[in-house]
Amino acid sequence: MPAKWCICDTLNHLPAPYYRLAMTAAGKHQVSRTDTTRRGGRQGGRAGIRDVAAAAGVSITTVSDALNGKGRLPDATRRHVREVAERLGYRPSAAARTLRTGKSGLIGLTVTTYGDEPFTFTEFAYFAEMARAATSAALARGYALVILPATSQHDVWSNVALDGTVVVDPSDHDPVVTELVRQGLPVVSDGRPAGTLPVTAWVDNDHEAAVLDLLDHMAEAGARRIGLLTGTTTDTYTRLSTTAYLRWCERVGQDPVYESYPAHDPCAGAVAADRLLARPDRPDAVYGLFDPNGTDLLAAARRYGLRVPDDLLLVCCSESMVYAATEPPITTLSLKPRRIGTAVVQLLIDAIEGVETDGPLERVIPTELIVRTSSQRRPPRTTVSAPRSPSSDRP
Amino acid sequence: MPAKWCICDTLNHLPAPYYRLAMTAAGKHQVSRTDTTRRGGRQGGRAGIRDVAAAAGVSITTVSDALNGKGRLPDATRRHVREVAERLGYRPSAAARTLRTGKSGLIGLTVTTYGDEPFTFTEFAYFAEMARAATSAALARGYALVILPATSQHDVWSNVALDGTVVVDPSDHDPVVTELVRQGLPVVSDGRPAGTLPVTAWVDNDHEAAVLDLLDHMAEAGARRIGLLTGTTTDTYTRLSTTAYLRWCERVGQDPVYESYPAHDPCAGAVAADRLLARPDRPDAVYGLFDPNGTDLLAAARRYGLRVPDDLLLVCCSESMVYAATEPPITTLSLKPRRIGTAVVQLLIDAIEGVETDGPLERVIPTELIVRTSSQRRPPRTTVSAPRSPSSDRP
DNA sequence: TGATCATGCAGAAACGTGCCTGCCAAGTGG
DNA sequence: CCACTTGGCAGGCACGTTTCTGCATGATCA
Repeated sequence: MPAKWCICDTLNHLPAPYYRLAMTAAGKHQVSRTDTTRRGGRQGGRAGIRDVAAAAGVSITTVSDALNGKGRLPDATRRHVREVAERLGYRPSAAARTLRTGKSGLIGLTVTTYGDEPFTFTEFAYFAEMARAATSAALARGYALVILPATSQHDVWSNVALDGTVVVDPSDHDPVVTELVRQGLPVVSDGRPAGTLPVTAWVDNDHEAAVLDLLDHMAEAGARRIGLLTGTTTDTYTRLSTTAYLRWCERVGQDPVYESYPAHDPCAGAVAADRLLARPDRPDAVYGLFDPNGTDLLAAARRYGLRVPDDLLLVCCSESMVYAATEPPITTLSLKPRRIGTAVVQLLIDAIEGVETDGPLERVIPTELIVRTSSQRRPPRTTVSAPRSPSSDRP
Repeated sequence: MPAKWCICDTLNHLPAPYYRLAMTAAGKHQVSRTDTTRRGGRQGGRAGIRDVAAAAGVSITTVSDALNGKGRLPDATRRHVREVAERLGYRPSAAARTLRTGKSGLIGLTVTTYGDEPFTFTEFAYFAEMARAATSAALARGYALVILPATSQHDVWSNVALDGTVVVDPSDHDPVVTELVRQGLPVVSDGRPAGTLPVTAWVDNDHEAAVLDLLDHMAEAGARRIGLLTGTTTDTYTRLSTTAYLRWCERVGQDPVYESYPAHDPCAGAVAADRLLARPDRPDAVYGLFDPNGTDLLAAARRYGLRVPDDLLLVCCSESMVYAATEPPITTLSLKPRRIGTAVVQLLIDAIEGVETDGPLERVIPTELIVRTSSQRRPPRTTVSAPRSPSSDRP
């Protein structure tokens, strides 16, 4: 007889405690159900809220109230129920709770996919750092992150109940974003949305100011002709940074010198770096927009016999610590992905839980230029006389 | 009159089509419900399966069968229902489906946490690569990954309905793993489980063989005394690699020369590399167990005026591409995290969907030694005569 | 012609919670 | 003594699916 408690006509043969259990656990409306076969049949093994109610001799409502801290219950009952639940190893069903409350505690994090399989996951340390901070911030507030592809893999998106989504660098009229907004879910983007994308909020750096500042820094260090290593991709970061470079060139009256390559190709960067330094109008300083550009440019400089920073100033945008240990150490621009990931998640959870804010909420995170040897010339007083042979300027 | 269909006593006043809708959509058991206020009251705005059934003039069952490709339906009905569902923008509720079917399509991925906040997310490129491959493999089979902390943050774990979990390098008697197994969920670990941890399956490299092979490679390249840069952590990878090193030393009759440091401290690695090269019994070859050790050792070698590979052979375990572009390029041992991430997810989903396998299933992924300049001495035939001054050998 | 069978669908029972409603008893003021 | 509050709990509906069961209807066959 595996059934701990039953209700059939043998009820009055049971001793008093069992009788009470049966009375409180199963109301008259449940008599028609075959409770014995369901629970008694050892199905799944997980204890439900009904089992807790039966074991504690109270109703389902009381168990729910006791565990969730609601209702009007004396502390004695509350403790008793909690203890019984603990003893049975009761875990509330997340699916049932989600269905009932409408909140799942899950927030999506889109990863952009190049081509079919791969993701910009570790391509650049930026995303890894950002995702790490986002995960941490979400967990601190009781949410978990779900990694989802930015493509409209429809089945996967609709198979998971999300409370909101973080999108990384959404494209112009992102179908995923519009679909999510249509469903009434808040969407916060890393990177300001292009066009009229209806995001709830967004977080970004001031990329133009960062590039202008950085170019000024290199010019101050003695750069005469600054080159750019950029991407063929059309995302906002690349676009804003490149136009800022072109604006700066126009302002100081320098001809733009840049090479662009598909940023998702791990090998194309080194080739483009080579192209840039092989040009007849070779720059004497280069800013690389993407993470691996620093090492690529350094290797290319060695191949051409250029000393860094004496013959070539180098700055790249990266979050990687390796640039502190290269020879020489390379100046990097940090976009502060941790702060961005944290801010994005905070804004999203605020939108999920909090009041409706009118209009998109924006937050700009300051960048940080970590100045190392590669962008610092020897003290300029030596440059005043004749350090770089003028013959190289007029051949 | 916002209600598209109603059931009250005005039913027989409706024209024929509406009558059919009302009849098929709402059975007699639903008359007592206030359907009009629920759906008609514009609540949430999302269309449910009932709305689709009503709009298509069929029953809920037919809608479910038509959309899921089950049941015996003529293609005409199937197409009609699909079209109506599309027109209404119907998306099935993931929570309800999960509750009913017991499968959520979500699998957990644990990230180990050092201290409070941070995770081993980008600490070493290994995890990022592995997580990327795991995400990709999961999505290809219709699952999504949920990032969860390895600590027993109890609320977060029980608030998400998982079908299974991937654990990375579980500790000896991991409470999370035992809890998950107790709930009947499959658990697959990256890294062979220590002790009697009851995982469903595991994937790992043959770390001992890899280290022995690698040390042989260095000895073959002329190393007389090989040092080790290792960690104070007690995880399986560190333990197996270190004992393999010690066994190798014993076999070839060399005194072990190693320094260990807390691997989660981003600065301690450089300090330990310095310590290792400052020892009186300075090694002429070093293997670094962790990702950043290569650049740290290279920087330390420069500080001590040691040329690589002439005075010091270097190998480190890393997945980073930067070691192809350093000066000189550094030989790395790759643990093939992509293959591991893919294998782990495949095994897990097989366990979720497939038949029960008896006993833990194990899969060993081969490692790859990417030989670069840092572990190759000049061609040995030159060494036969007198390329390196013999004075350095007998001072 | 009646029995059998495949077809095309509708009814309704779950899945496990949360919470609204409401009943009963005990105290409390008039 | 009665209305009235208040504490302490039980009943039961609803969340939105999936799926088992079963009822018609026409076709086929003995």
